[in-house]
Amino acid sequence: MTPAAVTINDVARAAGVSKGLVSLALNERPGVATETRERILAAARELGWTPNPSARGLTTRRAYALGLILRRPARTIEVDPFFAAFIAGVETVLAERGQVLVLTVVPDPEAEERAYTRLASDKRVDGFLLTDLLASDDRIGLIERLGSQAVSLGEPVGGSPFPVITRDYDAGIDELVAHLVDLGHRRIVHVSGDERMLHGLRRRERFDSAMRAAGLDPVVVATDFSPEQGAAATASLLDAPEPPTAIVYGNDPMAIAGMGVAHERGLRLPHDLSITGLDGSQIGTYIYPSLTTLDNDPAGWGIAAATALLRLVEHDEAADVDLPRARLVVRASTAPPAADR
Amino acid sequence: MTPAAVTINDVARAAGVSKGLVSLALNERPGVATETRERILAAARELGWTPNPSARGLTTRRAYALGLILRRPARTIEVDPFFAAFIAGVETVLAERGQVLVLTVVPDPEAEERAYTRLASDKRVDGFLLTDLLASDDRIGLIERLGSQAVSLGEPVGGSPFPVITRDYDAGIDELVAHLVDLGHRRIVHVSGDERMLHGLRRRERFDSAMRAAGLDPVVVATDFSPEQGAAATASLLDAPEPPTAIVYGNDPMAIAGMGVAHERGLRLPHDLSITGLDGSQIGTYIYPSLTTLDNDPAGWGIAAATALLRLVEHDEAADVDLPRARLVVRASTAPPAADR
DNA sequence: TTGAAAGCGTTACCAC
DNA sequence: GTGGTAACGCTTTCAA
Repeated sequence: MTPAAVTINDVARAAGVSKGLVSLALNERPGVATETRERILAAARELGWTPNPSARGLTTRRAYALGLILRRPARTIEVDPFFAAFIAGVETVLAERGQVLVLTVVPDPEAEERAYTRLASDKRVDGFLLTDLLASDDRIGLIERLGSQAVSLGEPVGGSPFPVITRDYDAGIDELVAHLVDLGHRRIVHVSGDERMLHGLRRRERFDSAMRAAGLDPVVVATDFSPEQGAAATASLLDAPEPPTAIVYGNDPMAIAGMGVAHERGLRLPHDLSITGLDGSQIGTYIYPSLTTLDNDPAGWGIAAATALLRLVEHDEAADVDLPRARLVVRASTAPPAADR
Repeated sequence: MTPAAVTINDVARAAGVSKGLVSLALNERPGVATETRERILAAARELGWTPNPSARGLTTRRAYALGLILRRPARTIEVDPFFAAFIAGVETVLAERGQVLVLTVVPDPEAEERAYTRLASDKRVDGFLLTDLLASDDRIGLIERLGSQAVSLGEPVGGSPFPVITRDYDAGIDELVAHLVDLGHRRIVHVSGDERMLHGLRRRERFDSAMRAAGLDPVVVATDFSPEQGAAATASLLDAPEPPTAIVYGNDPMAIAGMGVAHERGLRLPHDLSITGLDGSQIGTYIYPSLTTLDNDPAGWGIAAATALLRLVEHDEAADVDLPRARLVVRASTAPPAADR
């Protein structure tokens, strides 16, 4: 029932050589006569042989797999739209190299540490894709201690021995704030995400400086990136004596939840309140009014991160990558403020 | 730099036995004196040894991993809210057994077949979690031919040699339709998902019969589950001479997009139009009006599926599971139809 | 350039 | 009940 399960020995026999030679040929090592190599590769192709990663890993000490560990409180289990496309991007580079992604979702920091430890010490992955970087993140040190490798999305505060993938998001935020100011907004509030997370903090800081540059006073309400807290923040902002005329949310799900609150109070969007997300999402195109946001190209992050990590793992080359700047996507949720407010 | 990398030999030496005995003790096999076993386990614990899955898999022919392959057109890359929680559910059972999830996202059927083939023949996974079952699904046969195993979410049309996880969703749909009928709706339309997918088809069929049972004429518009097509279907429905007073969408993202279209046309929800999703999502709670839907407990599916698959792989026991029926979640997006329409 | 053999960490078989 | 030893599929080293 189980199909042939062809091994290196079958190939060696078919090509009339020793299995050692097959290995050399497959891995493009020197020391194999061109003609012999061709014969071996032909036999391998014919038999449909691909090396068994477990056996291979036993000697090479490679897992031919990368790890992604996502920490989500059970409550926020509905993952950010960022990750689906990010993973798809990672996949495109892994698939063509015969490697694989090991995905783990954990509820809390303890489980997270166990997950990193287990994946690394069982040699189940060759390295980790570090996302949702914290301002103070123990994972860098942990991974070093475990003798594994990584790349991080964003630049860790204390520096990192591992490659860093970055994108100029700051310029996008400047552009976004300028867009709102140009429309005539003055009371612009940022409902930021979790500021213990580096990207949350960066966005908030840049919002601050962009506002100050425009001669405006930055007001920020911090949340945890969940739609729930996005909604709560919106409610209290709208209850204030001088409510904002525009709100910049730390991600699209919060912006959508914020719109819900605004609608509920009978505000006409975007005239009574302009709203923007950050990070882009497909659903943002289809809600009403469609959401102005900053595109973040998650697939691009995935491709860059996987490529850099593989390069580190396979060739021990550590190269940082800076992705093209984020693009402002103006849709229907931003407009000049109503005159009467 | 790389930490100790303790092997079975270290444990054997520490416990003063042969490595064969260590293996027996660890795997709870008979033939080890109780006292000896304790000594071995103590030594293993002390040294922090866990068996290397690659080495282990070489002889046991197990990967100690399960595979999940998601096919998404690049356009729809933003995965259904179902999957995050589903994966988290799978994780909870895998983690405590020292196993792992290999996740692959592919863009088209060809890449999908390659992915199954590669994961199976490289022995990278011991079985697959089959989601998004098609009415005519080649994957069952493919996996059989590959000599691998699987469980499916939903019952394949031609039957399946593998365990099947089901949930009584039909009763939920009956309840949902009854809810709308009780509110006074007569022109109820179902914007169904991809009817080549089994769950899409099932839901549509049950909608039909529930409507007929209520003496109403079922009207259905089929889509591909994407918010884009959900929006398009809504637009054409609202343009009709006798627009529906209630729309049941095949999933929450489509319902949200449908709401966008309705808002855009100035309809007051839910009075001018009642809307429901299916499958539940966190964001549905926070949009306006909050979305009536059928909860599907994705984490429950994940737990059941992983448990059943592991049981099949490890003990060769195939047991189907029928999960508790889906629960109607009534929120603010459904109300009696306005008198004037 | 090639073949033979050792070794990777584990399990499984088979004498003792 | 216990402990060598072969075997798993592959890479790598060493001779030839």
